[in-house]
Amino acid sequence: MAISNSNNRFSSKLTSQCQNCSLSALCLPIALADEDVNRLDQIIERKRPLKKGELLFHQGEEFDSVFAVRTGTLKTFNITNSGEEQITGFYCPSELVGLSGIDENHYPVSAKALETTTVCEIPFSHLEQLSSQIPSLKHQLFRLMSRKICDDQQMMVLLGKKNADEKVASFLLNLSHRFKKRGYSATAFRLSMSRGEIGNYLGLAVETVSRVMTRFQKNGLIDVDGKEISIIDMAEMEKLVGASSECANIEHV
Amino acid sequence: MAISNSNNRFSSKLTSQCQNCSLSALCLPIALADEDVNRLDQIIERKRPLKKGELLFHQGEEFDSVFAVRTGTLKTFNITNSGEEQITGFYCPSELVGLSGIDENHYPVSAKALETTTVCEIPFSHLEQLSSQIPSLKHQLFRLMSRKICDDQQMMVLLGKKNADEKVASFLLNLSHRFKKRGYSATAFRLSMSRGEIGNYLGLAVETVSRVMTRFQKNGLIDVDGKEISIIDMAEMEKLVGASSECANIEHV
DNA sequence: CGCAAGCTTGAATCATGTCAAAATGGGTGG
DNA sequence: CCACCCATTTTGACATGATTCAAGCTTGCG
Repeated sequence: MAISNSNNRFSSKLTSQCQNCSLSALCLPIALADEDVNRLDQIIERKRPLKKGELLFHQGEEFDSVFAVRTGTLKTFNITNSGEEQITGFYCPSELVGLSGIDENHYPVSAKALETTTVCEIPFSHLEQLSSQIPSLKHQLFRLMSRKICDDQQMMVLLGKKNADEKVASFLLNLSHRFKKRGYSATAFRLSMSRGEIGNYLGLAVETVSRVMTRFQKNGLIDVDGKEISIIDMAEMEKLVGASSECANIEHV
Repeated sequence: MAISNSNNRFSSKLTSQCQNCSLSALCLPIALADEDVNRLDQIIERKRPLKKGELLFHQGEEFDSVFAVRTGTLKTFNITNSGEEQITGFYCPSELVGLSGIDENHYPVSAKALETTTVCEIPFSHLEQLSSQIPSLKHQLFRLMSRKICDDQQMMVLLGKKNADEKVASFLLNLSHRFKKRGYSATAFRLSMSRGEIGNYLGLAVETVSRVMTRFQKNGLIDVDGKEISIIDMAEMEKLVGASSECANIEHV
């Protein structure tokens, strides 16, 4: 939903074009009737691009929209009482961010651009109304939220049970799957986040992330060149992760 | 919703009585019109009690219902590829379990009774239909799922960033809040799960959980007598946890 | 070109896991 | 009601993976 390739990025609602968007099948993966897609289009707003480091919304701010990432990458995080940042997720194109704000009507996290990033804004009250009229849309929303719950629980398993090697391998394969899903290479991609952010997210020290990656490279599992990653031995990587049955086709939404 | 105090536990739909249930305000905390509550009642089924160790549903099974815990406690877990159990949540009365099954139409986890437990079964397809007719019910469902996402992310922070002391303290205070919410003592309660299950859930060894609790007791933070817990120094416990701003009124749903 | 931020590497420390064994407790059958 | 047994919990000693601290290196940006 909501993701459009329209050249006119700053356009008003009138130019929304979910139909022409290569990502629309992902951000709300349903076969909506043309008419319904149009209705969706009407409520979407494309926003001006965020520059690296800019906030899309911040912790505590009133919730009113969810956002579909069109290009670029976001991270969500919250600031703990001790003042440190805790990253809770990374969001790639076609993924929805902001769903955790529905409950309390405030975003419980901040969302920041890791690079130049464009998003489609979807006012949630409109989306909710529309979902009453389009049952498949409502079902899709439930599914998206359910998947998020599922993914987060996989993340809990990772954080609670896995060692540093398994964490880093899981992280890289998770990204790989998400790139593949959008039609990009599953074996060569660019990390938009720093080592520090990876460590923060995985519950590891920066140094540990760096060491693990270096070792992976020495052992011929991956090739690392700064932020460019190539997965050389996919089978071995998957063995490390231990293809965790359910919720396997992980994608953060 | 769905939780009824009806004495006739094995009753058919006809005897459902969400209206009389002391938990109904919690399991779907909305002010539904009487008429609407009745419609909800119609789709709820009370199930026979589960004995300790019995499964409510198991990993991979087809999803068709969510369940509200009426009495007792459940745990959800999945079996990792290496064959070990990973607990992903504990569910107390008034809490909903099964939401993660919506996405793939299969439960990604198993749910097992930790003690004798009764639940209300809510067929999801009916609930979804009904939510089309009752907007506030639909909104409530979105909120519940959003809260679950929020809670799980807090859990991710706990697993990724906290040390053993903070994990155990967070766990105990989380339970405390949940008991309090249902009108029970926030300072004295009984753990329905074993030390092993706590450790599994928190990403700690059994021995560590035991040691931390013993130390907490020595330091006058809590009183431990087997499964009976009293929180003596609530302020100090909260300091340990570091009252984490948003999503603070944690309750697993 | 130069500086700051990010990344890598090494060495030392520490928290938590592992292993082993004793203590406790709950449940069952005599 | 007691005695036994098995599971759970506790405690101690030790091993180890990951963090921390410190220093050097690389990279990208002004």
